[in-house]
Amino acid sequence: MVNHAGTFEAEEDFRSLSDSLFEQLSEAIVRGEFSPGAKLSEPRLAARYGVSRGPLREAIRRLEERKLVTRTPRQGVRVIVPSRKRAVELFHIREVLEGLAAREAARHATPDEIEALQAMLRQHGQALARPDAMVYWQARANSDFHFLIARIARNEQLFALLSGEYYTLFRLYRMQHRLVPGRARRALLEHERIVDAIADHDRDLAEMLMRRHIAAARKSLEASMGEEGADQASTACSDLGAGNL
Amino acid sequence: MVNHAGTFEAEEDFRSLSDSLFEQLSEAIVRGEFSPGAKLSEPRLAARYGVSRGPLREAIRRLEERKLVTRTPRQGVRVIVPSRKRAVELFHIREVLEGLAAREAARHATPDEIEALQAMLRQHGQALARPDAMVYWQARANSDFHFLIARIARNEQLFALLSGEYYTLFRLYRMQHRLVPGRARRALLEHERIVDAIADHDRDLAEMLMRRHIAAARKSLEASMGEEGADQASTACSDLGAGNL
DNA sequence: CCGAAAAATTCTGTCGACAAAATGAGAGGA
DNA sequence: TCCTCTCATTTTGTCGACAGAATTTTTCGG
Repeated sequence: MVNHAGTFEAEEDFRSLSDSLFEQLSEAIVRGEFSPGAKLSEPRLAARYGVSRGPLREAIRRLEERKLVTRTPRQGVRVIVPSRKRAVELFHIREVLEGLAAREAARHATPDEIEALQAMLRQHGQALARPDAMVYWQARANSDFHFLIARIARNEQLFALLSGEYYTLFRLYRMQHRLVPGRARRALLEHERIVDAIADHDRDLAEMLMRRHIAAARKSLEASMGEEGADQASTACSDLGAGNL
Repeated sequence: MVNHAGTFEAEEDFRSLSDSLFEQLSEAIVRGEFSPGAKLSEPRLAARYGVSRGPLREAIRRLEERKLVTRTPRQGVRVIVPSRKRAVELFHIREVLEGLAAREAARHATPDEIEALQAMLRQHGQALARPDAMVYWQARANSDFHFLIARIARNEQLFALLSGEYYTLFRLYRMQHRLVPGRARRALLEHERIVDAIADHDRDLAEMLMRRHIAAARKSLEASMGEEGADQASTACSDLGAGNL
């Protein structure tokens, strides 16, 4: 069995409370259940999830290491406040990392893997005709594509980075950005060209196309978050009486 | 703000025990005080550093997140075992990240920063004539250069990645690799060309030169770790009775 | 003498509790 | 009315303790 992180969970998946909390909190942050900048109170969270503060603190330390929360020494942790600046910086990083993934995928892809990529593209093309194409694309298709490329690249460190450690952050910042009309179809075209380059084992081209693909997404996001200033959460964050825990 | 003693209390750097332990353990692992693969027993470490297991576990969770230790569910954590495969993978990642840093540095560098880079190169050139040139180069000069580039790039996420989160890992794997004779002088030449490109604000060239520079280091390391197999620690790790804590 | 089962020990995962500090509320004075 | 000082409450950082599991040691049979 292969979980979403791509690791083989042959050994009985014993998840400690800390692991479970880490996943739940990550998901909750990405899904916006905690508003940006909201304070995470340890006693309340402990009561909320029915656990002690020990495992909770371990989970929070991991969230902090992944930059999903920020911590001020004697003051506690707060959910990260997405900013246009950070989003752009993150996309620049993602651009080169995914470029490397495409390059290494072009280097190592087997015929079977190339076929798998092409099959996925066909499926995505069919899905694009459905009514909920946009939401599906943003939620699943895009992730599937980049996930598979990262796996084919055969670089465990890179795979862990793209599909695990940074994946949540990417999702968090992608949530901000509603897909512009027509972007999905264009993205599929770009995906197809990238797969072509990988099928040809053309490393340089695969990397260049992937970088342009990510750069296009970044520019779309930059335009979307256009004039919202450094921290768009200056309007609604800090403390909303009810929603923060 | 000025306190009653008249000194500026610039957010007095309060470090929790967890933070302190995290730094100490990271340093100890990189410096080889814990042999690769050695088990880290929580009670012994707690006694060793005179702290409780609570903060220690938080520090260990952060070490785990940074891949300095590996954790098996009901079995504890062990120091990572450096392998040729992982080292090569890490250098591929570093290649594109430092390439991005050079690109962004070429984009954003001010005249002052360019002058600082050139001054540092002059200093490194003089240091290269000293008797302990090699060890100095590996210990300081190389880090200084890449550190400064990352700062000039003006990408906080990238800077945190290169000079913080991944820096320890890079050091760990670099420890394995003794600098080959003549490499230092060649590296300095490569550094000079990179700075030239940055001074010219030639983004593409700066990125390309930096990537070649890292790739050269990687190839040198690949040759050095040549035939040592996947896990060179198969000879001496596991448990050496005295040295593990 | 060697191998296997059983007991003892150690260790991980988790919990509740305490002290210092920070936040917030409330009284008092200008 | 508004500011400030004081006090109460919440929260962070830390510690010691317990249950279950894993490891090691001991013991017993072949």
